[in-house]
Amino acid sequence: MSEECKAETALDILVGKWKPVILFHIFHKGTLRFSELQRLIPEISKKMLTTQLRELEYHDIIHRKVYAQVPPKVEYSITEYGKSIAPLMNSMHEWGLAHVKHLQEIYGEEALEKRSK
Amino acid sequence: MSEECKAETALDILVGKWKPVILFHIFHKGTLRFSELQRLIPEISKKMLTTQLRELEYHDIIHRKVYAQVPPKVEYSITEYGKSIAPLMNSMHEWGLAHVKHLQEIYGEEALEKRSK
DNA sequence: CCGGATCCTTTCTGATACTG
DNA sequence: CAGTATCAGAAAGGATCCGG
Repeated sequence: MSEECKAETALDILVGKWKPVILFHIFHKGTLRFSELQRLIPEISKKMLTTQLRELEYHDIIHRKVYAQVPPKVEYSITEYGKSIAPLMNSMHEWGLAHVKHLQEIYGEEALEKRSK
Repeated sequence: MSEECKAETALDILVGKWKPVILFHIFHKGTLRFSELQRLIPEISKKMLTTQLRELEYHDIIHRKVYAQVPPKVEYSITEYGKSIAPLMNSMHEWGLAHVKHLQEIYGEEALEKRSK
């Protein structure tokens, strides 16, 4: 790998089982608090949310603003640079939609859930 | 998740630590045998290569052609449908390249390897 | 209220040996 | 040659407790 295929780099950043959803919500609402994200994504654990946000922050995709106050308040937003993945996210979204249909055509409606890969 | 963000679907398919490289090679050469892939990607284990290929096959991205002969011969190639991810792969590749540069600008050359995410 | 630190369970990978 | 089977180690994810 390495040289030839930097698609991996992109994937590394988007991967993590929750980053797409997190990004989706932050993109959509502009700015969100930690607790708001928890509410929007009930299935995610605190730990996961924390680590995923940290990774996105490290990659300069989102910005983390801490308000020095009690009770604490932390807001997450897309960075200027972070906006550059929007087109890519959309492309993936589009392709994903089309692919779901394609799988249906091949395997039929039932096999949808199995995800046996 | 689910409804809103089908980017996950796309990610599911491309993710697997080796799929991007595998696809890269198959795209590049058109058709490859199992052993050729092993040689092109020395770090991958047989097991991994097998499972990754099977997943790609399930998703109708690649085709698996078995020759009934001794010694066995199996060739993998991109399906017609599979070609539809090419643009997406390229987009990811492009963005990945740009992102590596961006990270360098932020953290400097040294921090490249750390990948502490 | 936000999220760090720990512990524990589950899933994923890798190495090795074996088969048609 | 192209896998499958098995087993062990690593990594990812979840649950819980704690502190500012």
